[in-house]
Amino acid sequence: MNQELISRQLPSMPNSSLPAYEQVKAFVKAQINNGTWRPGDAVPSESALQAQFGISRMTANRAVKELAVEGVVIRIKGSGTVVAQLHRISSTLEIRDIHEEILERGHAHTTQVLRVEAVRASAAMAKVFKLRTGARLFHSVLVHFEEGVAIQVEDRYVNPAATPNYLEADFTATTPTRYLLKHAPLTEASYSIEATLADPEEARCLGLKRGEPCLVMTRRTVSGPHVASLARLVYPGIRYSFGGKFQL
Amino acid sequence: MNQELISRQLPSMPNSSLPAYEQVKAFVKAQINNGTWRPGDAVPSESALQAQFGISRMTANRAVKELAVEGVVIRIKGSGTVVAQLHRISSTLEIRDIHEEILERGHAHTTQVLRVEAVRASAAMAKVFKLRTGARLFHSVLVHFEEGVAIQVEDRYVNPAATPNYLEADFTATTPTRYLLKHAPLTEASYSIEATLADPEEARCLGLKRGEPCLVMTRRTVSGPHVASLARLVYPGIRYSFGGKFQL
DNA sequence: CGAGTGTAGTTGTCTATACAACTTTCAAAA
DNA sequence: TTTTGAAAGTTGTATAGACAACTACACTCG
Repeated sequence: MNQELISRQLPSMPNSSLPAYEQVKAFVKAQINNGTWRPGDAVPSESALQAQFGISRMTANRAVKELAVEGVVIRIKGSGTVVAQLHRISSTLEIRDIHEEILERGHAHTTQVLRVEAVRASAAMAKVFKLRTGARLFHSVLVHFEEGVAIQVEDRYVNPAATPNYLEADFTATTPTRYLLKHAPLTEASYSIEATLADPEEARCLGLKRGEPCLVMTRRTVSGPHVASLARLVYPGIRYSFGGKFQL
Repeated sequence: MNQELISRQLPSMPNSSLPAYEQVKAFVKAQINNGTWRPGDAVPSESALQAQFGISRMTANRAVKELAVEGVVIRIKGSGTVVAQLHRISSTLEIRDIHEEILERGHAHTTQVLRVEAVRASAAMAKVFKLRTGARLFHSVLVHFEEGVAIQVEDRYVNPAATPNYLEADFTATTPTRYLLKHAPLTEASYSIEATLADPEEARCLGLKRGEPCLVMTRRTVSGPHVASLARLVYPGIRYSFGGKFQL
């Protein structure tokens, strides 16, 4: 350790200006991409990469560790690293505030508030919120429009324990999603997506004929100790789709 | 540095046997979770965490960096780290081989092969595959059954350049997904999910009445230089849903 | 021949240090 | 008052070394 002052940050080839660990990642991905290394094949050990690229082990470690996080390789402690079987691709599905989503498309977002009220929990609702049957819940029903066209019916139940002043909110100025995120920061969320037929009222709100298919996302959010909200988001099937992408 | 041999790995409190960086991560998450730190608030700098926990800066760096990857915090170079606005939750939607998915539920998977053939690309297909109109494509249509109940119609076009022997495969023994992953390792994939009505043939295959809603996943895969496959996966809406979960 | 043991190889964690790159702030100069 | 510039603070990258934990394999001993 003595020439550290003259040759730091220039391992051997100052080739591409990319960080060294990115170059190693790119190398490994390229070998997988062009078929040289196939799923199940061994990836060089950290010390091998260290020698090959003239880098420190920690840098090789960073490169391979990040590839493991991305799901490109699998690391087995004490054994080695292998190229992952990409049988399971995991892509990301973003759950977002519909207001921002519409604005990002450069469109105007308007809201029609159909109902904002306090109700008594049915047995099913009580179970979801972990409350007793008949407990007080807030309930709101809104329709969201993109450039004047109905795009989502938002039917939502909210736990008063998480956001006591929910009924006072002005949902023409802010969305329930945004209000909840502000007043009951999120710690957990789960969702499911299914296809159903619009029920008569929802169909009317969305301007659909009876029998038209809809995408329904049911989303449950938890904030600290409370189940904060259960939302049923209904999209017209003919005007909406969820999408995602994965890239090696 | 001289007492390194006597007190390594025991920062100050050998409390929980968890790695030090995990303890720091847990601490930060707890502060966010219980509302002490709210979205937009500053997270202690690496050197502050270093002092607070009696660890090295690299360990603090690892903890905060991983939280940034997880989307819990946002780091701004030269400025600092803040608690993320969780407006955009990104959960993972797994795209998996249906065979494995069914087996994992402890059920039996059977397949009915309706069509395996070579066809000429329509203009639309040619565009997707980046080939000329009329180019040779492979086409397969299968129905997947879970415990004897139809659960998916798989209508798939495949690029012969990526898997020349696709037509010879025995799809009662392996799935197209599995075959493609083996012969044309994946480098990119994109999908979209929408709700539609089953078309008459698909409805018949799935044992649905006309007019019943379906979840349709359209998946496009790329392998190296080729667009390898375009699949239309139709699920009966009443028997299937996609789901996911996010946790801080 | 089988069972246990030891060793080399590999990944996981942690430290101490260094420099680069960027932001923010504040004070001095124009 | 405005601009410039320096300093302090923060994150990003990289290194060299150490020990821990685990695996795989070959070898020895009964």
